[in-house]
This record gives sequence, structure tokens and C-alpha cells, in this order.
Amino acid sequence: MADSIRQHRIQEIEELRKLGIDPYPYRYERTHSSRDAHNAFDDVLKAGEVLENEKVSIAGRVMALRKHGKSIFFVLQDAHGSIQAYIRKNVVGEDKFRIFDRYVNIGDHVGVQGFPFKSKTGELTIFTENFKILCKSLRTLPEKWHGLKDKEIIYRQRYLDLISNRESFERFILRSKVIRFIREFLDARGFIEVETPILHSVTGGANARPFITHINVFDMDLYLRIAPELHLKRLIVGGFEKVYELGKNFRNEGISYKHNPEFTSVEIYQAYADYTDMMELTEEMIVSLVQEIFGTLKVKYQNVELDFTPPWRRIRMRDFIMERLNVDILEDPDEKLMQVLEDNGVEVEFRDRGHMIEKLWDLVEDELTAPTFLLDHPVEISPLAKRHREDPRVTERFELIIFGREIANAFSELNDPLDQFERFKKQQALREAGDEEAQMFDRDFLRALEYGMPPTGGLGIGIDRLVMILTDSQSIRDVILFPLVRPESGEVVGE
RNA sequence: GGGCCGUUAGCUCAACAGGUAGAGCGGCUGAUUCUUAAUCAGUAGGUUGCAGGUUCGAGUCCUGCACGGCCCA
Repeated sequence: MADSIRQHRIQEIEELRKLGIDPYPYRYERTHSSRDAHNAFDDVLKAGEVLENEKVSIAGRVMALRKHGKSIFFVLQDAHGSIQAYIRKNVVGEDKFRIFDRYVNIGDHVGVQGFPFKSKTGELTIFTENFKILCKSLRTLPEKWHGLKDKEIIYRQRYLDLISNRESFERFILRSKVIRFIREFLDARGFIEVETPILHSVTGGANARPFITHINVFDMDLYLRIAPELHLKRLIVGGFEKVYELGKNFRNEGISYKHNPEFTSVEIYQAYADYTDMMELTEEMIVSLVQEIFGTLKVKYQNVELDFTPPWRRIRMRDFIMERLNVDILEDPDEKLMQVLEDNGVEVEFRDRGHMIEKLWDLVEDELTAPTFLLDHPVEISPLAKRHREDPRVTERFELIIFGREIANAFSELNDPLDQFERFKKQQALREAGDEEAQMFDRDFLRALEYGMPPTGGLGIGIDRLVMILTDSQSIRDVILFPLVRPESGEVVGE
């Protein structure tokens, strides 16, 4: 079986040790990454030219070996790309050449010292004068030409995907850039990054079922947070004026192309601001982010061009649903809403107005492709948002919709403690009616509001979904390094 | 939760209508001092996801299970 390759490698490692060669040494001094070397020498060398006095040392994983008897071309891959190297028997000597030829496999890490030259076909190559095995591998890598295709292996063994599929590696570099950009953008505007608890005794800030865990010293269950919102608003009560938190949330719900049970968001709160300020902040942040990454505001996602040029479209939820479904979510009676849902074949588990409105929205959300601010959600579905200054039936809230997906959610934060009390009571009633996603009654949060939270704008952005758009990824799993998968069964490493 | 599709060598994939399971890459042996999907010759590698069933005979047909993908809720 293929395990024989593994056994053979283990044997080779023993042989190396007998030859006094450590197959797992401790460090290696590099002068250049592959990218550094390309930057330094690509332009100064012509095909066939040699820079014999230039000393270079590089390191990386061997990705290809092309053996010619007394010489070998090989390719080293590092975090910045790859570079070809060349080793020749008459240069390194018979013994060293034999060790390379016999013991270096594709997948091993090797450090190479030498000088740069360009092959007659014009490829920059490091001419090896000395080398060091840096790590022996026991397993063969996925195929070089087709890469790794099996989604199950890609998600379970992301390291193999990262080695084999460069575009995947680059996608996660881009994700990192997005996160860094957001931090820098907020830091530059005076926002303070904070960390609030992930272990909650009461969850809130979103409608979702939580994960439950247990703390032994109190012998009680705790929840993993579904959102940091209520703690961040406590900080506004406490006198912070601009805060944000970028981190993981956990929701115990289904897995789909746009849902992973743990996901990353950034939540941003600004005192003395309202949702129009947050809209401007959102637009400015994402526009500058897209511009920075792509150098343009037109981005292709799933073969659809998305134009981020501001100002983005703004439309009220009421107007949009009216336009598409000819039903008024504020004026029409429950029966009419229910009728429209039934006409569209929608099953409604909970027949309160809030759930019906949510279902109506679900019917039409796909129709908003270009970046759009969806405004002024009804109060029933927005228990933490402040009532609209002109219409108490709706709230000052917006969602940023791109390609039919919720990317951001923001409000003028509800800071009237008595109104918040009533909203919690309504949520409580929904919970008692069996809606496990309705929000919990958070007494301490209410107490905090009673001490007075200034007018505040709040904004949450789903980082994973944003990165999906920016990397043209079809599934959220493609932008999360280790998406949740069922545990593997069976033997993995021959124990 | 429901429907559809998939699971064959380490990886990428074949195998007509049910008749002893193949290729390329990778591995191993050998040749080869500018190759780049290097080339050439040879060679090993499989409980066809798991468990049952039908059949003289199952990768192929049937049932159940596991895992995954896509769509729907």
C-alpha cells in the first residue's frame, strides 16, 4: 500500500542520521525570499548570464525535481512564491550531490546557498554551491498539475490546499489585508479596539441560537457569544466614544454557503452619531478598501459586475417590498401579509408580524445585487434599534446588501431604557412562544441603559461575507481557513 | 430536516450493457550536466467509503449507514 512510501521515507531518515545529517535541523539563515531574489535579479540578468560573485541563500519546500544524472533542476516554494535552483555534481562534489540526489524528495524543505544566473530559456535560477536539508517529509504531495481538487481534503487538510493551490494561499493573504485595512481605517479615525467576553451568561445582540458550554467553578452553563453588541454599548455608557471589536461570533445554526457556525465580524460604535453617520462610515470604509485592493471600484463576483462607486443606492425596506410584492408591511393587515406568503409557497412557523416581515424580505433580497443600503426596518424585527424620528413604526436601521446578501447591519442605537425594556418583553414573549432565536432579557444591559447611553450609531460588518465578495468565492468555507467539518473517523497516522 | 449528485492507487481521473480494476502525476530502479507538466526504459502500489442483499459473477444493480458537494427549507 501507499504506506510503503511513508515507510521508505522513515528508513531514509534513519540513513541520513547514520550519515551524520540531521533531517530536522533548527534554523537556516536566508538572505532572500523567492520574491526578493526575483526583485533583485530578474531585471539585471539576461538569459545565459551569471552573477558568480553575488551570494544568495534561499529556503523553501521542494515542489519539483528534474534530474539529469549529474545535475538537477529543482523548484523551491516559499511564502512569497517560488524560484528555481540548480545543483551540479562537479560543483558541490560527489558526496553532497549523491545525498541530494538520493534523499531529497518533493515536499521536503531545503536551504540553498549559491549565486544567481539565468538559464538559456531566461529563468532566474540559483546555482547551488551548498545546501542543507531542513525538513524531511513522510508523505507525497497532491498532484502538481491539477492541484488539489477534492473539497473534503481542501477543507479538512487546509495545509495541503495552501501548498498545492496558490490561489487559495493568495485568497487568505487578501483576507488578512482586508482585516488589517479595517483596523487601520478605524484606528486612523480615533476608534479604540476593545475585547469583550466570548463567554456569556446571557446572550444578545442578534437573533440566533447559541452554543452552550459549561464552567466548572460555578457549575453552570454559559453561552458562546452570538454578538458583542450589548457589551460594546455598555462601553459607550462607560464613557468610550468610539470603539470597535473585531472577532469571532458563534451561532448554533445550519451550515451553508453563507453560514459557518463560527464567523468573524467587526462591530463599531460611535457616540453622538446616528445611522446616517454609520452609513457614511460604511460607504467610505468599503469604497476605500475596494479601491486599495483592486485599484478600481468595479469588482466581478460570480460573473456579475458589482459597482462600488458611491453614493450607493438607498431604499426603504417598506418601499422595496411594496414595489416587488405589492404588500405594505406597515399598513396592510396580518392576513394580507400571510396571503402573499402563502401565494409564494412560504411556510411560516411563527405567525407574528415580525416573522412574516422577515419572510417577505427573504423572498426579495436576491433582487438587490449592487451595493444597496436597505433602510428603516420595522420595529418588530429590530429590537435593539431606535425608533425612526419620523415614524415610530420603523427603526433607524440599515443593512448593506450586496449580491442579495447581508454584509452589514447598523442602527441608531436604542438608548431609551423604557423602550428597550418593552422590546425585551416582546422578545421574551416570542421565546415563550417557542422562538429559540428571540433575544434574551438582559437585565444588566437595561440597567446600564438606565445610567444613560448617549445617542450612538452602531455598525456590524460580516468579514467573511465581505471577503467572499472581494475574492469571488462561492462559499464562506473558501474564506475561512478551517471551516467546521465533522470529525474524521478512522486511523490517520498509523498509530 | 428534504431532494439530487458524488466517494476507484498518495493526488487527478478512466473502466460500454454486470465478466479477473487502468492511465498520468507522484514513488522506486536505471540512463541523462540548461530542464521547467523535462525526456527515455523498467517496476511496485487497490478490501473500488462501510455493512448487507440480488447474481454463476458486482466498481457497475438494490437497501441501509458514513462523509462530502450542490439545491431547497
